[in-house]
Formats: sequence, structure tokens, C-alpha cells
Amino acid sequence: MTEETTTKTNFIREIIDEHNRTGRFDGRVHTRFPPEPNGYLHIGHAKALCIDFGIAEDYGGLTNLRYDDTNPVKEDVEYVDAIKEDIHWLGFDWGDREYYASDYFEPLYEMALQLIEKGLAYVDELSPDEMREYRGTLTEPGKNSPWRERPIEENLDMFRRMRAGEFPDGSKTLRAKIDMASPNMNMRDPVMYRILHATHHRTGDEWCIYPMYDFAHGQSDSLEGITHSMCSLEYENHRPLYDWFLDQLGIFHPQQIEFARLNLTHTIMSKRKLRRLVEEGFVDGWTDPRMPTLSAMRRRGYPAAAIREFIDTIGVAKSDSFVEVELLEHIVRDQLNQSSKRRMAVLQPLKVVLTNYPEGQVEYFTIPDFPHNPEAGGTRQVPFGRELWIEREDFAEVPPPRYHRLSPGKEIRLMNAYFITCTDVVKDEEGHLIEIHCTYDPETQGGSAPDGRKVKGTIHWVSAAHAIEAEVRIYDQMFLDQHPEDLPEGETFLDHFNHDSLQILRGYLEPDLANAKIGETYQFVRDGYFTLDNIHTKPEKLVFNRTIGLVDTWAKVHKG
RNA sequence: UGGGGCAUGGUGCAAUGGCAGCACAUCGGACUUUGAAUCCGCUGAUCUUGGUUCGACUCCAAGUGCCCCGGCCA
Repeated sequence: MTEETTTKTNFIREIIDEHNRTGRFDGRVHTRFPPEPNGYLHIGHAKALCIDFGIAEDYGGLTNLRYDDTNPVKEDVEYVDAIKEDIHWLGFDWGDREYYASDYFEPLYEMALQLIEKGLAYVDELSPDEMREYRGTLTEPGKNSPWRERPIEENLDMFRRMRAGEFPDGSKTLRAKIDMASPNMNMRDPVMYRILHATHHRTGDEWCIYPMYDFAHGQSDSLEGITHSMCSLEYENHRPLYDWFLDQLGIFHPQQIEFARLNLTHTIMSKRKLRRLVEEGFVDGWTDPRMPTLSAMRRRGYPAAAIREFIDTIGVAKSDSFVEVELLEHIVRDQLNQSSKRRMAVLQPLKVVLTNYPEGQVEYFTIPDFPHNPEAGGTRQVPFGRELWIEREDFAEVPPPRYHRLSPGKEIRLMNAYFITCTDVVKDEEGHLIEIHCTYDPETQGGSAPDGRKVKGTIHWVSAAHAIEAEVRIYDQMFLDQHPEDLPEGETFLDHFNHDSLQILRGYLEPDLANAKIGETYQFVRDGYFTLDNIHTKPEKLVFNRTIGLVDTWAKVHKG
């Protein structure tokens, strides 16, 4: 309208604005997104992605993709490919700037040598247990390692021999010589290198010493000319160390800025815990539609644009927060409502026979894809016949108060077809409902009565003779608890996994759905949004995932 | 007195010394060939106590609460 919705400001943008005012980076903004390839990206990473890529884009800058692959025992190529696909899906692009911390192992090694030469790093031979003991506690200072005053030449020699593979894993480390009495534990002579005789997914067996995150990250930023290095709050305590390495090395000094990571209700964001759900079979892999991973959301039918809109809506700050998943769901529904063609599908079927409808007769109704905005889409032909499927919940033998659907003696509308009135209920010997008999009013073809009479209820239907069958998967939250990680003593998140979070149904669909395409979402009228599963769907077997249900006010009132 | 960080409706985010606002959620109503959507309306917040000021969410002081840090993980 008059003004393009101004990008909301936040504390990070204010810091960048200040840098631009003072000329700290000559007006340059260059960020990086630094995933560790040890798991799939989740919605929390989407927040980082939107911050890293979004801010750079707004300031006319660039963003590098850089894998933080400094720990070969945890990382794998399987993840690097999945990560790239997810970033592209979200709509971000790093051009040709795909980097790896492992690209910098050689320069990093040189930098370590420099620090040794300046007397700022030493080879330590304390065992892991001893090191912990020497580190002190949160309230008591640590004490210096007996190896701390080793001569520079000896450090140089030992470190070269560490690289050469002369020592076993864990026998030695290279440590920064800072301050064992620092109140910041990260400054108590942090380990820079450890010995790991492990095969790295990119460098193979070229190295047997690997830099720690703290020694690799800042210098990688510096090497790439990154100006603003955004990360989550827990790295705030690491910033003095980030700054220390850069200052001692005297190299280009980016600014680290920390923000609060995203937490969502009813799910977990810890990669370690998500991996347990995968490895212990609670879910069907990292892309199981119940997972908070981006590839799961894609598979489930969440639009990438909805995820970006969501991240934009929640904002960025430094206070720990828990966003209600309902907000994400609202935005997904909002976008899908505008883009999804309407179709009819019956998921929990009940047979209806129109006793006064001619045996063997079939007629076709032309129904718009977007009934409330017919110009927005096309139409499709929907067959109608004497026998129909309706939703089990759309009939009640004894209707509760304010029930608008079908019940004995009541007239309602079959959407876009006819008014029908229930005349009989057919049951088996045990009293189970088999089918219901209705009469239709031929005068109400198309769904309105020439005499102007109204009906309160409108239900959807599928012609039994023409219906196609499909598997339909309905999802619920993985955890019923709002905060599944906030548990009483002795319970784990696994104890609270919602085993009813996947429901598999066999539904009857209107025949046009045979033309459904993977990647397209449909609204199954009065139920929700559905998309074809990109893994289980076969030409001879359609499998639909329910992306998200429609808001169901009736269910709320009814359960009330 | 270890260090660092954060406190605004139920949730998330604004207001940068000048009328505390937006979104979601909740609740009520209108409309409806989707009990959806749409529309209208209600409820509801500045952690506490002092101070500065004509005026404080904002500045100052003290306190309280929550989060992070003792991996050769990131």
C-alpha cells in the first residue's frame, strides 16, 4: 500500500547500523551460516538462517555457507547434502561460497604455530581427568599445568610431532596460555587442538590433530572476511576467547553477536535428542513429518514461505523464549488457505444410500477449485450417484445440542449437490451402524432450494462407485506436554513421546485426486490440508499426509 | 559478592524520557454451500522497592527470579 511493511528492526540491526555509522567495516555486511554436519536442520536453524541470510541481504551483503566440521567422529557427508537441500528449499543461496572449516586446517595449524612462538600456547600432557581437576570450579580458580612453562622450542617440536602422528589419542593437547584463574572458565587455558586418529569426511586421514570449535570458528570467520558472526546465547561466554585469538594473531576481527535460539512448544530442538528418536525408532527417520526438521516440514507440506514468515513474526531478541507452536500453525494455515485447491475426501466412511435416486444413474457436478473465489482457479468434474460415502462424524443417531449435521429426520445439504433427508438407519445384529438411508430432493440440484428454504448443515461426500482409495496419515504433536524437556526427576523426554501421534487411515477420495502431484497441497474440505508423501507414494498407492487440520470450533465447543 | 546474560498480557515481539502497541492464543457475537475463511468486539502486561524528572517500560541504586559456563563437543 502506501508503505512496504518496513522490516522490523532488532538489536542486531541496530548494532550493524552503528557499525555503518562509525565505519567499522566500511559499510560492509558479510555473514555466514555455520552448521555442523551431524544432523538435519530444524526450525531452530531456520531462525539462524533467516538472520544470517536475511540481514546480509537487507544490507546488500553476502552470506557464506560454512560447515563447522572440526570433529570427524561426529560428522558425516549424509548430513552435508541434506543441509544444502534444506537451505535452498527455504529460499536462500550462498552462490559459490560453500566452505568448510576443514578447508582451513593448514592455515589454522600455522596460526597455532604462531601462538606457540609468541609464548601463548603450549603442549600439555595432562590426562582428561587431570585437566578437569586442574581447571578448578566455578567459584575456585584453577591451577597451572606442570607443562605450562615448557620452552617454546620444545612446544614447537612436540606440536609438530602431534601432527606427525607420533602420539596416541588423548595423550597430549595444545592449549592456549591465558589465565587459569579467570572467572570465565573458557579462558582457563582452553584446548586448541586434540589428537584424534579418525577419518574425516573431507580430509580423510590427512590429519590426526583437529582444532576445537573455539580455535577454528573465529579464525575461519576472519579468513573469509566475515563482518558479523551471529550465534546463539550460549556462546556469549566464548566471545572473550573469540576476541582473544583474533587479537593475539593480529588478524581481521569480525564481531560476534549472540541471540536467543528458538524453542517451540510440544517439540524438542536438541539434535542429540532428535537423533535418539530416529535411532531408537520412535519416528521414521529425520524426515518423519512429526519431526521439527525442515525436511520433515517439507514432506508434511509446510510451505517454505510460511516458515520464513513465522521466523519474521517471532522477532529476534536476547531473552530465552518459548514460542507457541500454534503461531506456526496459524501461519501455515493462512498461506495454505490461499493456495490450496479444494477437494472432497472421506476419511472415516459411512455409507449413505439415496433411496429415491435412480439405480445406476450418475451425474457430474462442475465444482470450482476455489469456491469462494472461482476466478482464482479452475474447476473439476465430480461424479455423484445413488451410493455415497460421508464422514462417520457427520451423522448422529442422537444429535447433541446444536449439532448441524445429519441425523434421523433431518435435512441437510450435500455440498454442491442436493439436500437430503435421513429416513432410516441400518444396523447389524449387534447394533452396529451399517449404513443410513436418505431421500434427496431433485429440486435442490447444486445445493440450493428454489423455494428458498434453508438448511443449517452442509457436509461433504464422495460417490462410492467412483471413489479412489488412498492411505491418509494424520499427525499429532510428538509430545502432548508444552515443554517436553521440563520434566520431573527420573523421567525422560522419551517417556513422554506421544505414541498416538501418527494415525494411518484408508480414505475414499474424489477421483480427481488421482491427478495429485507431489509438492502440491490440497484442502480436503472441512478437514484440513493434505499433500502427497514424497517417500511412500507409489504410482499404484497414494499416500497423503495431513499437513495441518482446519480450525475446528465445533470440536472445541463439543468437548468443552 | 565466581563470571556472563535476560526480565513488558497466557505466548512471542514493539514502544530507545512524552497516550504501553502488534500478532498468536482465549472468550463473546455477525456471516457462511467448509462449524474453515472473513468481519466485529471483550479480557489481559511494564519483576520488586526506592531515587532522578513536569513526565520513567526507558535513566540511577538496591533487591528478586530465570538462563548459560567446570567436553580433548559445537
